[in-house]
Amino acid sequence: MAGAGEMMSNTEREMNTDRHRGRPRNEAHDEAILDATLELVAQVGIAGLTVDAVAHLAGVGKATIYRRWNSKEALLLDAWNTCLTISDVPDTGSLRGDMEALFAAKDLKMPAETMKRIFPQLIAAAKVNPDVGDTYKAFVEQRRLPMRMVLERAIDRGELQRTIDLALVQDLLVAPFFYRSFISDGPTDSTVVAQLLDIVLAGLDALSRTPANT
Amino acid sequence: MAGAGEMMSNTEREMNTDRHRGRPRNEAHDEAILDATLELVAQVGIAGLTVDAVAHLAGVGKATIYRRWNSKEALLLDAWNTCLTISDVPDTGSLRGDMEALFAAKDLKMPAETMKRIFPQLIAAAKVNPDVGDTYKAFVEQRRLPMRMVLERAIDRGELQRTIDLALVQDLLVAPFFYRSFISDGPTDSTVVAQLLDIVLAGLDALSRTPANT
Amino acid sequence: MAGAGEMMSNTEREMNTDRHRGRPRNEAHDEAILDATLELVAQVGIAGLTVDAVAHLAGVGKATIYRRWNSKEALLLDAWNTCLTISDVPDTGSLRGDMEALFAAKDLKMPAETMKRIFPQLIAAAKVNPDVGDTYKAFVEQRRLPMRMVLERAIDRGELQRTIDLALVQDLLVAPFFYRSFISDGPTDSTVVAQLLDIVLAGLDALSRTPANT
Amino acid sequence: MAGAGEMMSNTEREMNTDRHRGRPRNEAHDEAILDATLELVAQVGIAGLTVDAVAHLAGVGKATIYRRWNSKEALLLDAWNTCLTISDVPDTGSLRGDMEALFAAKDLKMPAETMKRIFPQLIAAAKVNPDVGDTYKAFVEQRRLPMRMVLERAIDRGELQRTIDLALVQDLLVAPFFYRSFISDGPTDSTVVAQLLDIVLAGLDALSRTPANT
DNA sequence: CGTTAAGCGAGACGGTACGTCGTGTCTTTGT
DNA sequence: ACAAAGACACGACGTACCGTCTCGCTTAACG
Repeated sequence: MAGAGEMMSNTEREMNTDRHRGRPRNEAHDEAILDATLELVAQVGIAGLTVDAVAHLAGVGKATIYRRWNSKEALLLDAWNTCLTISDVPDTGSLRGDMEALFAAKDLKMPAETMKRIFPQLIAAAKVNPDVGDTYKAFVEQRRLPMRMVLERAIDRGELQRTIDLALVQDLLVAPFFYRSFISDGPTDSTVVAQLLDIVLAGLDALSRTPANT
Repeated sequence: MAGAGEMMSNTEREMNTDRHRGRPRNEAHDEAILDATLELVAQVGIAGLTVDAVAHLAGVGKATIYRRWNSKEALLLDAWNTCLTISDVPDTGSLRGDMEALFAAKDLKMPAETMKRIFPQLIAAAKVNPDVGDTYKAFVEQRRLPMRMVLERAIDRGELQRTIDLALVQDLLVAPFFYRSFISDGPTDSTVVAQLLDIVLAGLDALSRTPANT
Repeated sequence: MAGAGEMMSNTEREMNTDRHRGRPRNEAHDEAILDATLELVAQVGIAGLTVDAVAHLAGVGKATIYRRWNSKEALLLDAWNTCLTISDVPDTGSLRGDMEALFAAKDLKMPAETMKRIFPQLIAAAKVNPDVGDTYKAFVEQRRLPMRMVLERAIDRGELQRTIDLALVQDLLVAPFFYRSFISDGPTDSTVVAQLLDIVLAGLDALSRTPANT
Repeated sequence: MAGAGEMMSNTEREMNTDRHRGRPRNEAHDEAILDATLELVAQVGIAGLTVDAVAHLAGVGKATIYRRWNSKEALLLDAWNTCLTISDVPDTGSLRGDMEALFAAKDLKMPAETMKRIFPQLIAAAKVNPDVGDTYKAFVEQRRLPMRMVLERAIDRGELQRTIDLALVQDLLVAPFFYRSFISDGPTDSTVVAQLLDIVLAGLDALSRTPANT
């Protein structure tokens, strides 16, 4: 039907400087559509999401959506991308302080409860649709970066051994929160953060004193 | 809406001892339908799954499916439930040994790769559909039981403090595997199990020696 | 699928004198089923008629119906047949007297209003289903016989010319009642019968006095 | 249920002059659907009629049918309405001439054989469904109008007595044709028309000469 | 400053799947 | 064996959504 590059993201399209003839697109609609999409995904899930509902909630026509994204999946993909906000990397002087700052950071565009509903839909879609999978991987990678930097700085400070498996430590610290958010709905407040840090940091410290026997 | 006992699983129904009048349901169909469902989910994914296709592959009528499950989601849910096999609770004499036995247990009916695709679909559906959510909770609860018993036995043995937050410890041990399976696709082999146990058990041991200062 | 004679009516079956083994059929059910069928046809029409509803109204199982009739059409056919009652052929000594006696005869099993609803269903079905059509033709033929005998006797008496088109005369006398019963819902009382006989008999009489110029 | 204007016929809808927004309906589809409906009703009867078959034969989607008519019955009703063509009222100068002209008029859209199959279905449906019944009554009323005007003109001319029961005379002339068309499949050609007029007109003439003794 | 190309809301369109219901058959248990 | 109950394969029902396609506007940029 059409050549490659048919489907470009909004950011890419904005780069396009050659002026079109005719009425220009209303850029405000893009955000309205994406917001409506996320809102509805949180409410009814990806399976229950209908383009008609998105169009109605965003106050636009269905064709206006399909003019911008050529499938429901492409729309979802772009919508999920907007959930990502770059969080600052804190530097409190200690690993523990940095960690608490990271966990305390509110770096999500949507309310936490909404994210708890949206994120599993994204994970599920990523397992089935390769395109969504790619976007998902980039999303996760970017989200993990700040904590990785914090951990590397802790190594530089000497708080952690240089031989440590950084990815495992990060998963050990992060996974319980994902687990409780998405799988068991357990508590994830600051008390839990403190207990978690107690155990893991104590464990790492204890292991650094004994000869590596792994 | 979710009337009590409205939707009972097959195992529950078999318990029903009061004999029904009329032709009994062909129990063989239950398995045929569930197998066809899992087969098709693996082939075409959740989105591409149609009840008609399940009926055709299982060699039954569509009504026969809806007589047993009142929605496609309920069917998927039960299909997923068949993935669960009750794992024995090991008793090797030590917490570490029990843990390694638990993680080594191959208690899934489906290949791991298939489960990695199916499980996120279940989680996503659970966030959106209350009925699925209930079954999901029961599913998770049952899966968590063996490890909880192992941990409680460790307390009895004196390997863990009686004041410990058992749920948190369990999440700490389990979450990284869920995380790597469903979120980051990281390794989950026995080496990782060993490292994980090293850190967490060392941390718990270290904390038990110091007065609680949290 | 099966040989001829597969479908025998109840009346035929009753002739069967060889005693069956096992529990004999409850003959009372036949009537209950046929009555329920006619009742429902009058209420919801042939299109809205369901065998389940007949079974429920008759207080029998669906299989009990299919054991006696092998299709919904066969059941309807037999039900309609029970509407027919052989009416005596009156002999009052004059054509007019015989006619008035015929029209006055209440020879229908069901109330007239019910018949007005049932009969059109039968006609409609006869146009579409050849089997129903055959039964319908026999039904009509039998119903027409008494009046035909009355008319022939009138010819013998010399009240009507022997060259007359008997079928046309009969249609001329009968049709208006069918028309008003099934098509226009007009009156069909004894006054109308008298007026009708006045016109038609006077017309036939007048034509018999003039040389046939048709 | 039968809300006013809820279900308006096509002719009514065309009157609506306020321009709709959105893509207008393809008017050609209306006729294609109605034609397909009549065709199929004639072939398989009202009971065997399926909306899918209509959609397929008309070359449209099922939703396109349900967008116009909210049930299979409503569709049938409108389809039957299209069978009606307003016939001109002839004026040949004599009652007999007018009558022969009326009976000779080919004012039906469909072939006679098709109508003979369709009409009984309509009658049957009218007995059961009040909505269909109303349309049916209007249909019949409109069809009867031309002959009524012819008869009234005959009264003005003095060919018929002013005291005559007009409805009865009309039924007497019309009913035999309905009867033979729908009930007994007898002949309805011009010879029959002549014989019928001979008898009835002679009868009316004879009665007008004698004092009313009914 | 009018032409013109595109955007826009609305909604019709052919398809496809949904979940329900009825048919005619089959299979149990109860009598 | 018959009867009531109800499971079964099949297929039509009427609804909903997809992605596409007109409609009759509106809105800039170009000529």
